[in-house]
Amino acid sequence: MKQPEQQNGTLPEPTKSELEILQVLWQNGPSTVRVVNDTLNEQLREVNYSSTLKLMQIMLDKGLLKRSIEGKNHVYHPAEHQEITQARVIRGLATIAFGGSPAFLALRALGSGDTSPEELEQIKLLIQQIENQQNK
Amino acid sequence: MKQPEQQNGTLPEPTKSELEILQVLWQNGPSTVRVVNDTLNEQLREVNYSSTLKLMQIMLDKGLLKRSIEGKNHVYHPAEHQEITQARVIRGLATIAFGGSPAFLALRALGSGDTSPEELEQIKLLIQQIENQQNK
DNA sequence: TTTTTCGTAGGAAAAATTTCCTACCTATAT
DNA sequence: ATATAGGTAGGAAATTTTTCCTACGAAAAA
Repeated sequence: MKQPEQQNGTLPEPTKSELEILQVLWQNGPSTVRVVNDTLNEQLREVNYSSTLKLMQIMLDKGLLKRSIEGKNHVYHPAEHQEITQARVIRGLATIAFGGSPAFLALRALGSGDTSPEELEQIKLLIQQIENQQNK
Repeated sequence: MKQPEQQNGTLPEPTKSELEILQVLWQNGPSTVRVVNDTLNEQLREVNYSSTLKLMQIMLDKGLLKRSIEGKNHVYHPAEHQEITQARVIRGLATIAFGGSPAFLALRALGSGDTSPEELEQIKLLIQQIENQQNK
């Protein structure tokens, strides 16, 4: 394996498969490849163990993941906080498909699914906060 | 070129470059390859004319675009409405990176950018509508 | 008429992403 | 001690996505 990390400070936007893996790590916390792979197979789709391993090694290389040794196994965790990565992904998508506007993307996301009352409350709360920020 | 259209009824999720093209068509309305390409170069990034042409032909093939002949030129337009395509893309992203929840994706989108007061109003309005729907 | 310009089509190549085979190492079970 | 199970590493292949070169045809300019 080559040197872990990227030249410039910013991490690259994860690919789709990489996002799937990050999602598992966000959900489960630091995990072994085995656990990530099992979770993917249960929750998302069939993937071969060595594919997941390979991908996680690549992500380590890119600096998207970090790992530590626990006994004989490697335990991986995201290098960045979930919010940061998700925000980057959203900005990317907004740029190419929502005229650059995350707000418009949000609008579409709300309109396009079954949003539960609880989720709506959460969003209203967030809007409150943003408005308070703006009126300062 | 092969037969335009897909076997099963649903269109595939557009790739990133394909989304860029759709975005231009949504913005400008039905357009020639030339116009799409120029717009991409102005607004997004440098792309070669024949790359854009090729991509649009592929999209025609996949059924993502349709076209008509205007004089000697081909004029392309999205096969599907913007909302539908955007919703599909959002569901895809939500599945792989937001625990399957478009609402959580929306939350993150709002939190992760500079959302203008006007946009907030629009979103509050939409929330109102959804709540009315739910309380029926 | 000849040349230039602007368009489409097709194919191939390049690049990026994803998958999986094989080797090898170590702990555990037989 | 030997076999088995489960792990990592590396490489290569397969697939998908993106780019671009070349040929060809028709309109417009010279």
